[in-house]
Amino acid sequence: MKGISIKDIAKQAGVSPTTVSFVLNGKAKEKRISDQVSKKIMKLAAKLKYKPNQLARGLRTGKTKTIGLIVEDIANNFFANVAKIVEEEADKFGYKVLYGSTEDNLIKARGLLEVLEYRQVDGYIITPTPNLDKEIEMLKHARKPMVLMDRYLPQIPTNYVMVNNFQGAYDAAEYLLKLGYGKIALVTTTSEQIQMKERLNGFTAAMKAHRATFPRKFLKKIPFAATKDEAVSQIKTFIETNPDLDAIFFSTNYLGVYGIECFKDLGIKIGDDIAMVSFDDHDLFRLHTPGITCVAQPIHDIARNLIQVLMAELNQNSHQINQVVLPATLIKRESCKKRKNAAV
Amino acid sequence: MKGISIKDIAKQAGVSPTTVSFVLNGKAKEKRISDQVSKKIMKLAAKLKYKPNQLARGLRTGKTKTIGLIVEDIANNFFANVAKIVEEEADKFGYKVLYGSTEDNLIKARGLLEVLEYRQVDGYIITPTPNLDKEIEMLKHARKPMVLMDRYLPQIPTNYVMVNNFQGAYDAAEYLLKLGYGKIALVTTTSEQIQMKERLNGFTAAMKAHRATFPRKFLKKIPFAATKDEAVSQIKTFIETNPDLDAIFFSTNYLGVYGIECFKDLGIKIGDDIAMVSFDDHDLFRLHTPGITCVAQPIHDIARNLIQVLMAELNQNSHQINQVVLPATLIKRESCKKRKNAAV
DNA sequence: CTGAAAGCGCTTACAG
DNA sequence: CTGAAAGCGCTTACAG
Repeated sequence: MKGISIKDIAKQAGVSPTTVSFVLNGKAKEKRISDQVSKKIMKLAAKLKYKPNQLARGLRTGKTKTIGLIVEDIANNFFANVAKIVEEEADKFGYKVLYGSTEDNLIKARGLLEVLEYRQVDGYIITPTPNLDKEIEMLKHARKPMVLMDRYLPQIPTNYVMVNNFQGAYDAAEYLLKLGYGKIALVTTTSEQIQMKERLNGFTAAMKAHRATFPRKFLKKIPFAATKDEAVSQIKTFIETNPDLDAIFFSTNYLGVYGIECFKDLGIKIGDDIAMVSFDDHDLFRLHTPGITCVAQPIHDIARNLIQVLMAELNQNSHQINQVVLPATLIKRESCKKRKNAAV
Repeated sequence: MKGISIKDIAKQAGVSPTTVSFVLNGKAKEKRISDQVSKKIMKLAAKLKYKPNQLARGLRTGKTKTIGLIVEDIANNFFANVAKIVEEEADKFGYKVLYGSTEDNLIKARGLLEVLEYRQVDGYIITPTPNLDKEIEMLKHARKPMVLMDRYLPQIPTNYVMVNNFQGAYDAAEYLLKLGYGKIALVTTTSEQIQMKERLNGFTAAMKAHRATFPRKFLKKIPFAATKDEAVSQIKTFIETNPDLDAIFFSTNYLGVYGIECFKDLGIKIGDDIAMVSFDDHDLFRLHTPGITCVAQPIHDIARNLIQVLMAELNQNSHQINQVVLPATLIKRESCKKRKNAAV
């Protein structure tokens, strides 16, 4: 099953492999190959369905036209959607995508980075796990084209593309307050990562700005490593021990999904008994009865910007750092209602 | 940023690249390299963090240790979940995954196959689109390791891994009948693909076996190419023009999701006003109130079998054809209730 | 027990 | 206007 090589074309055209290579790489003009020869080669290549061997080319040029995409969990709605568009956008530039999921686990992330290096990817799109600093630093030092997504490492200046987590959480909290809710809990993860901190900060900033109280007991942190059952049970206990809550903000889509499950199990009616908002949109939030108000990320924009920034690095050695922060959108649904004492 | 090559190790160890290659490929014994030399090389390789250049190796051996995964839509729950496990399983064998989404579009599928060939993948996992016969035939003829998933092409004997679509649909229809539902509609796609046919066949076989009537007007086919809005509007019209329906079976997860949206918009209470079952499980089905009864696919098993079959092809030239059909599981939730006239 | 050499399929600096 | 040759980093048949 040998393919057609440049040599085969050269032989049939009666020219050298060099000439064929020039023509096929669009350097005919530059190398002043005659139109006649040029055309003959093009025709032959088309006829023989010549496909350049990417391995050979890569070995020679050092470029594989492949980018590595490291996400937290490819089965998660948000990452799957970003990955899909990343792949489409990359394709427009002739790049293919190798991907992997870290589960937010440092060891897995290291393993993935090693494999990608091994595979000679030209550039990286990385959702960093905690403590990945050293590895990111090394990539940066090696001047590898790289963009971080969903979060960044505050200690290391790098390219990144993110949603405005602070603003998203702020808007959600403010919205709840304006509707008249006063005892609002935040359910988030124990993660110390920047995106989670920002959501917490945005939330508390809104509370402060509106002079609302946010007692420590209204903040619940669930370990990322907790299994689904553990997380659900912790959230249930939290809800049961705080019966006076009138609203809960969940800081990620999966926590929001768990939250719905908790309310369902506990027989609590969302919207009537308690209000809820979640970060990230999800089919479930849209189609749930009642619909779940959420802070949606601009998935298309995120993916497009990721590729744009990466391509800029890949093509010119732009050593300028690109940090893109995109606005979050509050999508209002029936899980939050105007209360009698509403301000607005 | 040059990496460490076999030459560097050879130089430092004072041996030839050949010897280094033998040792690093575990052929020390076979080639009768002295233990002393062998150990020295291993140590050196570890110390220098030698990583074989996969391109060079691939160019020489013709193997890239990469498999191509073609799905219908990586952002779809089912495919994203399969993809994730495929990636994990492939990793265990040292393989990486290149993926792409066809949107069930022949042109896109051709493009993807071309890129994968170009990239020299060692094997293929393919969700075939309609009319992809010629391309599959060519891969088969070229003896490329290949497994089909989710569906197969009846005219071409190939490896495949699938859920038992007939049984899944049969069980769902039978379940509805036993609960006492009598006017059951099937909402499916216009696709003539085998998995859809089988679901239709399973459904009608159950109706027949139980002597239930299934008038033509209770069968609604939605074009796969329809946008979400178009599909939702068609389903709505269908529901409105058939007010006597007491249950609907949706033949894919996305149709089920649309169905929920329709019921919601029309103010129809699932479970009370009408029963529903969908093929495929989904967070939304699990957490919806009421929960949606569904026919779940064994995602882990599917992914594991895909890799297993592919690896068998890749490693020995097993020219035996593997066709794996895995059982579907009916998950009962509150969207279907026992009716007064129930048989059981 | 070990090594020199060819070759995988390209690209490109150099030469004419 | 075109080509011979080197080299990317490996593997492996051949030789000793």
